[in-house]
Order: sequence, then structure tokens, then C-alpha cells
Amino acid sequence: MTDGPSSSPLRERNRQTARDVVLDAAERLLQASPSADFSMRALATEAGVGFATPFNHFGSKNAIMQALSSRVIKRMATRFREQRPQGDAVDRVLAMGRISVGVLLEKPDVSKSVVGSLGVAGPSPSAVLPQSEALWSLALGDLSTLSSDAPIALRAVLPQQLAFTFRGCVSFWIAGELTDEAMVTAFQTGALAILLGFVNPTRRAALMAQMSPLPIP
Amino acid sequence: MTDGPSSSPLRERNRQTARDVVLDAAERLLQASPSADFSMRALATEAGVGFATPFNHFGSKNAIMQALSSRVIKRMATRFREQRPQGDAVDRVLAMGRISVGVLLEKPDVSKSVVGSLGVAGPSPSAVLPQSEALWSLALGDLSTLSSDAPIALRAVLPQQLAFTFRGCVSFWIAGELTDEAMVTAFQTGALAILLGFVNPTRRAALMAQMSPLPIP
DNA sequence: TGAAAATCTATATCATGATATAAATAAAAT
DNA sequence: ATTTTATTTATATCATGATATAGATTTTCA
Repeated sequence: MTDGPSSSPLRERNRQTARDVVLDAAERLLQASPSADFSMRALATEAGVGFATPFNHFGSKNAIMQALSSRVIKRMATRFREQRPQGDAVDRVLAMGRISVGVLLEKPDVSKSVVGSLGVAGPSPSAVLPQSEALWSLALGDLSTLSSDAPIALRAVLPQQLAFTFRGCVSFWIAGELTDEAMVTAFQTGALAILLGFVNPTRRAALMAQMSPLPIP
Repeated sequence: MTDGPSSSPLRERNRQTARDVVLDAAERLLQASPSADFSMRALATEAGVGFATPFNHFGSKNAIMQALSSRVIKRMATRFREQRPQGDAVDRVLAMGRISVGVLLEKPDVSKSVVGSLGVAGPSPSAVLPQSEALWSLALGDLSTLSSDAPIALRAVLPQQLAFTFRGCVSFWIAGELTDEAMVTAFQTGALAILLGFVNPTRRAALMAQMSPLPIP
């Protein structure tokens, strides 16, 4: 990706437009494709740009997929905000889990293709972790509503750990090792397992009642 | 991968030998390559087989990487068994975490390349989840040593959840979002967070003392 | 032991990501 | 208004995963 030369307002605005045009085109192709894939030649044609342009902007096909993944995460946050789930942090995390998994399951093949890019080694780091953490921070809301002996500072691990667990569940789902339903259960149980150590002892029984192991195939 | 026609003992034995030869060759090439990668043409040459043979056995390059990942997990289990870590389930899980991450960090670039295959959508499911669960069951040992109000049956979620969290941490590491050190911290904290809800209340303070959030970049 | 089946090999071919390059175009600077 | 700079475009080319195919080799079976 050419970050080198400086850009001025109109140039930068045109470049951002081109990036959006490319990403929109990619989304259209993915949705239309039975295998949830596209070639870079098809992408350039669909976007109405030259073949080299997506590479100029993103560097690689995988980076395009990563930019699309970022859009997916934004979509999850938007849904959450629109739905305004009620309840305490646990309820909200569970709601975010349902919403997030729901976004993926709207178009499972596309999601697998797009999000499958995230765990792939590449020349430059992806930048999804802060976004994922923010998503789970949004879900958790005010951490002080978790009552426990855990110091407030320690509760800072929760958004990160929820992000890791979510990523792990999704990764196994992408690889075909978890069915759609199993992924729902896996993440819900994972979130509850993490939160189990951070809630009031009086709340534990309710959390445990919602946790279940996955059947072993 | 040609599972179709039936095999008899010598044929099957020869096919297994060919698979091992191919995988050994792949490992040699990965270790020798500055970019931790190999072409299928180089693999066939290194293995001394025809170009189509690895495809006949594994179906795709990614499947070869997945078979190599399986070897990595076996290596982790072997190390654990050799080291015989002492202590309760928590201690053993932490030891397994150090051992497992240590295996990956012996050759970071190779590990990223190999294990990066696991989260990639493909024509057939990978088969790593049972192996991962078994790894964490091995670490946990006898689940009844965890003292808590959680029913024994519910503790069955632990190997799975540890597997998901490990996968999630490794996935972010592969993508370049976690440094080597941060991955160590991330998984240790994740394991402790999961176990925190399953230990005796008297043990909680010691676990929390070992948990720390990752610095936000 | 010869025929049949399974598997491997050598080779050609194709699709696709990626790079390079020269010309064209658009925006910024003088 | 012209020149300079930045970016895009069109095109060629290459590496690489993957597939196809015919011939060669190995193993199994009658």
C-alpha cells in the first residue's frame, strides 16, 4: 500500500472513495459468488478501476479481506447500538454474542471467506484487535457493575479475553470444525466461563445454568 | 485426497510412508526458508516424489499445512508428558501454556506459516479441535481436583474453552497483532480467567495476582 | 504367472495473485 | 497558464497452486 507520497485533501478524499468503491465491489462479488470468492481481475472490473489499483490501495487480496472484516465488526457494533440490549454486563455480553454471531450467520460462506483472512500471516500486521476489544468493551458497558473481589483494574482483561475467545470460536467455525449452532454455544459458554470468575457469588448459579459443553463428535 | 479406492496393508503402509516423507520434506523446507514458505514444486523435489503426489495424498497445500499443525500439537503433548509438571490443574494448565507457546516460539515464522492454515476456510473440515481438546484435558488432568460449586459435568467445558482461547491468542499472534511476549501473557491471563470461576474461593487471589491486561498500543 | 487395479510420474495447461513498466490522467505547485 | 507531482491505467510477465492426462510402476488378485 502506497503510504509514501503525501496527499492533499482532494487527493486523499479521492483515494478514500476509491477504497470504498473497491470494498463495495468486493462485497457485491462475494455475495453473488457460490463459492464466496472473487478474483482480483473480477474485482477491478466490478469496481471500474484498473487492475493494479486495489493493490495500490491495499497491498494484497488478503488485506482487502481484512478491511472487509473490519467492516463486519463495525456492523456488529452498529447492531448492538441499535438494539440497546438491557441488563447487566453479563446480559449485554450475551446479547453481543448473539448479535455478532448473527451477523456472521447471515451469510456464512461470505463471513468465512472474509473473516478467514484474519488469522493469516502477512507482511504487515492486521489491526483488528483494538477494534475487537472495543466491541467487547461496548458490550460490557460499565465494568463496575460487575460485583466481585476482582479489582477494577483487573477487569480490564475482560474485553481482551472475550475478543480472544470469540476469535477462537470463529476460527474453528471457519475451519469447519464447529457447526453454526455449535459456534453459538461455544461462544456463549466461553463468555460465561470467563465472566463466572468476575460476578457476585450469588449470580454464579444462573451463569452455570447457561453453560454447556459441546458434544464430542 | 484420494480416500476412494480401497487399500491393502502394503499399499496403505506405502501411502503412509509417502505422506510422512512429504511432511518431513515440508518441515525441512520451511525451516530452511527465510520466508517460512515453500512451493509445491520445491516440495515434490525435496521429497523425491512426483509433483502430483502431495496433492494425491493431501488434496491441497493448505491441507499439508494442517497436517503439519497436527504434528505441532502432538509435539506440545509430548513435551508436556516429558516434563511432568507438578501441581494442581491450574498449575498444569499454566505449564502446558508455557510449553505450547514455547513450541511455537522456537520457530516463530514457521509456526505462523503452519498454524496460520488452521483458520482458513477450505473444502473439507480440519480435524484439530479434538486434538486440541485432548491437549488441554491432558493438562487439566483429573478435573475433580478443581474444587468449586461447579458440577463435574460442567467442568467438561474447560478443555474446549482453553482450546478456543489458545486458538484466539495464537490467531492474533499470527496476524502480527500480538508480539511473542504478549501472546504469552494473553494466554496465561486467559487460562486463569477461565479457571477463576472454577477454583476454590481461597485460591482466587493467587490466580488474580498472575493475571494482567495487555498494554493497549 | 499374467491380468487387473491402484498409484505414481512427467508434462502440459490454466487460473490467479502479484509485480513491473510506460503512458495517460488528475491534482497541486509555480 | 504551465510545470510538477501523484495516481491511475493498460498490458505484459512471472510464480505458484491446482488440474488433467497418458504412460510407467507397483501391488493385488485370480
